Amino acid sequence: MNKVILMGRLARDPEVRYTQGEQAMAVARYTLAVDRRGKNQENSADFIQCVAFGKAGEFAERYLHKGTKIVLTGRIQTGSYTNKEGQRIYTTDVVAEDQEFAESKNAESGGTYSNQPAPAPQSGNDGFMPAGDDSELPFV
Amino acid sequence: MNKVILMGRLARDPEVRYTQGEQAMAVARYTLAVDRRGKNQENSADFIQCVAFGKAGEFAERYLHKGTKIVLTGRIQTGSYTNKEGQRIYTTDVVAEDQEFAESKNAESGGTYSNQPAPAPQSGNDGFMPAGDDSELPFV
Amino acid sequence: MNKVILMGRLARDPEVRYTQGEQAMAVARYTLAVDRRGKNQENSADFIQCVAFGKAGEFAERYLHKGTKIVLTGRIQTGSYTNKEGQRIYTTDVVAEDQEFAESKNAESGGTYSNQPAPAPQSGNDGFMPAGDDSELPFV
Amino acid sequence: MNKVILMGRLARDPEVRYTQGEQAMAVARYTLAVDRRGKNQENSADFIQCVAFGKAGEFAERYLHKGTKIVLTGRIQTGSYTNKEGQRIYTTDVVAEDQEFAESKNAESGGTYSNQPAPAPQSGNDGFMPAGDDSELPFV
DNA sequence: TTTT
DNA sequence: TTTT
Repeated sequence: MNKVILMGRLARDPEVRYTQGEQAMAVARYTLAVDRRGKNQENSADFIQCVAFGKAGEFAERYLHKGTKIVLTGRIQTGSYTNKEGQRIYTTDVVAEDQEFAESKNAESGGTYSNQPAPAPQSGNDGFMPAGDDSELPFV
Repeated sequence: MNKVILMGRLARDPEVRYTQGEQAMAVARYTLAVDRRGKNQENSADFIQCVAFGKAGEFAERYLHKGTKIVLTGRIQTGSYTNKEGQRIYTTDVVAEDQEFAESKNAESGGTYSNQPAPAPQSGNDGFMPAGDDSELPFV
Repeated sequence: MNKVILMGRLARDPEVRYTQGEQAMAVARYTLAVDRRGKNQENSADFIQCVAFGKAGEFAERYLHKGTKIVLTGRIQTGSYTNKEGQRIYTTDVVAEDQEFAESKNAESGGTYSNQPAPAPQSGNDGFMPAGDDSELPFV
Repeated sequence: MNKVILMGRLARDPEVRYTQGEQAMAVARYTLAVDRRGKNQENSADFIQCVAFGKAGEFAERYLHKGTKIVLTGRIQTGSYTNKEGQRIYTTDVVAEDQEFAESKNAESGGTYSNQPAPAPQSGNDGFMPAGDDSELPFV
């Protein structure tokens, strides 16, 4: 269980790279500015590093830019590397799995994209009963 | 944005059906008992109807039973049907996308299953740099 | 653990009641229309019953109306009652704890309200060090 | 909107400090090890820095230790400070608001604590109707 | 610097 | 009984 839900605006345009090799894919990075609740205290925000891979990365590259307000779902990912001074540096990023527009700007939209699988059936009777027949109580 | 996270125990064994047709799949239903925070008030719980489709449904059938404690991630789904008295009945279920064991019972486990896609790469440098070389600062 | 996060629009104006007695409080009810991801399938939505108590209820009464787009955080609550035919009816509602505007309509806003407690300190050094002095490494 | 839900085990005992001044309070820090889904890849985990303030901090001090499995709800908080080399260092922590035991160890428990306010009424009829009378349809 |  |  590792879930993150954020609503905020991109503090900068995404930076996008493509990995090499056969399964090449987009890797987009951006910072999300998320307003804090107790806005009394100098209207501050948290500036959260986000990464989007694959389809989600392409979506970011195409539709997101500085100022775009989104609702993001993802997970926290930590890592580390050694800098040129030889110090171990620890990193914390949010991996963006879902990115949805919070403001319906009609024009700029283009929809929503994510790495999610096709949704399961969503009818009221869960596919237990033939279509057009809903006269029976579903089992509960 | 439609996310639900619940931790609780199955109040009954899952009931499992299989849909007909070519893309036949498992549909498992169960009730999750989720303890309320203010447990002072007569140790009550919420009894939440859950449905799991496909792989998640098979996982439920195989590994979950009355009393199993899980952490579930999913979404709320509403629907309706007409009962035999001709009344329109409205339903609210939680569609289980992820189901994880909360208690590591070693023996009974069998892991975790969900409809989630394969996870994106999780190395510290996000695949921007060749493996084995972490001497450069990743762009931030 | 019982968490719900929803983004959607009010499908109707909130209905508000006030409880009687000394600790009288507002109880607001509304339906939230949450678009489904696989919007290919006849642009459907889930219509989710929500209740807001106390301060959150007053906020709903004052600022929310049919069509308002919000991000809601809360929990699932189940209950039951007996109808006039003597049948036991089971209910599932989302109790709204936080309600935030998803669209910044400047004018209509009025902010955000919830039952949340005052936020804990949010400075970089967590209050371990005197203000104005950030030259020391915080313990990690 | 800034929500985090994690399930994992403390990778070390919490370190606890108390802030000075009149509104002195506990500040507990620990690392949470959260297993990744694709456990095929060398059984890795994310090691996430957490902070708990006030009551939540006291709860951590008292009941949590290395190895304890919890479900945590909170938010991401970013900050920065300047180290002795004069470099600006950026930090990302999870502020723990709720901490629940994932394994019911009966003995060691002691319950759950958080900064959450007292829960709103949770009866089926939402307090609209007098207790003992549930024969009327609640308004929907 | 990490947990089962 | 539903929203854009």
